[in-house]
Amino acid sequence: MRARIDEDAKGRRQVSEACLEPCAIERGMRIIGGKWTGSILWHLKDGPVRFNDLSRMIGGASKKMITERLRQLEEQGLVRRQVMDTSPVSVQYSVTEFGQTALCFLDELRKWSEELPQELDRTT
Amino acid sequence: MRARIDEDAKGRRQVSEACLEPCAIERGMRIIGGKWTGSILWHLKDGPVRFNDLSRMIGGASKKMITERLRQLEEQGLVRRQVMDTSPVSVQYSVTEFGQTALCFLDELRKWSEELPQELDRTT
DNA sequence: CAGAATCCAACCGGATACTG
DNA sequence: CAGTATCCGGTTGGATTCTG
Repeated sequence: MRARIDEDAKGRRQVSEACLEPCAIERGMRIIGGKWTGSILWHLKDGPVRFNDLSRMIGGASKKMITERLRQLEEQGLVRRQVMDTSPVSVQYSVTEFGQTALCFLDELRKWSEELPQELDRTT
Repeated sequence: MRARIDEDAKGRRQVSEACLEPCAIERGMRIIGGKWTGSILWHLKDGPVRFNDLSRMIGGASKKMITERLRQLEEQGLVRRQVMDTSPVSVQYSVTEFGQTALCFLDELRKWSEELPQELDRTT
């Protein structure tokens, strides 16, 4: 399928693929493309992780960010939050079944990213 | 591989996977996760597209944004810019060979996004 | 056609301090 | 431990106008 830029009988250009409601790619990106969102999901992939551990795993992110993103992921049903009744209290985060479905392309992304030339690293 | 939260001989918790330099996922996201970046790349995948056509395809984005992201993608070597010597001047954008390597991931993302429940659509 | 320039409000996100 | 609250500077990105 080409990008569908056609010309009509009179040679006028037409773009038939206009998507005023953002296309799938964009909608998806707004869910897992936020700052730290992908990393969080990725670090939860092997099983439940506690808040502070997660926070340590993702060195660059502040607790505020981790919390904010976790809440968002929870609301969207990608992540599950479980409070363990211990003392001091412990909270575990894990990926839901729905969240799992995102992991396959995150893995694609990871593979791609690992091949990136260093000069692209804008680690501002 | 589990998330590698271990306990040492004395039972102290250790997180061995700390990544102070952001992990691959995050680095990748900062390249193709920007607003409109994915969409742009995606709409170029079937061949060269002219600036205004691209702009029309991605309804929600302003020209300013399109330009900005295209410059960025060009600088990173994902997109090629070619000025056609016509009058009025016409400019074509296309995906470079390097850019192509990102498309498989974007396709995975697209497939995932198309299955998303509508209630997640925060089309703010 | 393909942008560049300017303005400006809104949001983002880091730092820091505090809490049950 | 697992957050919440507040402050605040920097960036983002939309709207609009102008140009070769």
